[in-house]
Amino acid sequence: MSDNRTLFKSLSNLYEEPSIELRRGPWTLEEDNLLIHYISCNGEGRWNSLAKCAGLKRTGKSCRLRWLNYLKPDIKRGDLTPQEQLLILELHSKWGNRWSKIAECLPGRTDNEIKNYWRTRVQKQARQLKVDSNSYKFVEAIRRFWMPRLLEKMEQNSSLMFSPSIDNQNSTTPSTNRPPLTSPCLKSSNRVNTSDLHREKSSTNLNWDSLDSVGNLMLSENAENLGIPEQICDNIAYDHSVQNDCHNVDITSYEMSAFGSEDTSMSEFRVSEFDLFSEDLTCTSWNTDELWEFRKSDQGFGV
DNA sequence: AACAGGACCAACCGCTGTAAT
DNA sequence: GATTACAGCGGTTGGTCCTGT
Repeated sequence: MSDNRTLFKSLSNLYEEPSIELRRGPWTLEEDNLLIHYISCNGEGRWNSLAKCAGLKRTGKSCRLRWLNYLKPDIKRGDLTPQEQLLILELHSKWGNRWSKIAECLPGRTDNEIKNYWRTRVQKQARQLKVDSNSYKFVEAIRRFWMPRLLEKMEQNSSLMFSPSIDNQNSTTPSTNRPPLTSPCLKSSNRVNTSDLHREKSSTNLNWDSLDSVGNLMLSENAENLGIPEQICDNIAYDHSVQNDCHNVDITSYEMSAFGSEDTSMSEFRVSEFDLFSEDLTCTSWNTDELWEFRKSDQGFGV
């Protein structure tokens, strides 16, 4: 039925009179400006008519994608933080390729970005391990090796959070080949120490569930709808610092207990015995030889 | 310096769900 | 209820950059 519908659409497209030539491919600065200006004046939505009214020779679909994935002001740029990577790994193990749903839990990140991350980084690891990225073995490998290392990285980061020199350098690294960004929200996030967050939370009586007055995700509030395990939310704190009109959300605490793993001895797998990763965890890479040894022994996967 | 292969990521495509008519 | 238009999702592609030889 749907095939027929698609076929009909395709056929009818053949007989459409050639109206304006629609542009495809990379967006120009001029097009971006047109789109930004139009949306700032008229709001988003009704993408097909928006494209026409804005004077863009693009499909509505293309405009929507450009806006949502690139131009929208609250989009967060730069490398995914270890916290975000951890969240992606966990949520993917829970929801699979529900990219938009996963993206809802990562404020400022787009489904496209998360999908790209998964395909380029995570699936690469699966390929190196010669396992299916959806297999139980791979999920276990992630839980036992990748996640603990990300947690370590996060701990390291949190100990450096109040070091101004590092904070300025370390936060979201500008991605290559991106044009200069104009949004105030694209500045690097300002991280704070978890314990300070909790201290502030208790001392200020802040309702953390309603911190979204600036339009950022309220994870704990949405948790039920999203199906996020409660304990995950309990272990995630946000930095809602406001600086120079820039509202940041930063997950600053994410404890392993939140993963619902019955694994009581995660620490056993921490680094020293099976140091399977390169130093730089933002571009994590398995030491395949070692992992192969481990894989052959089959101990680590509990299979 | 030149080239090849890989990695990254923006953009496109096909499909489905849904609201409007 | 049928049809149409649109929004949104996930998969895929292709151009550009990076890295190793």
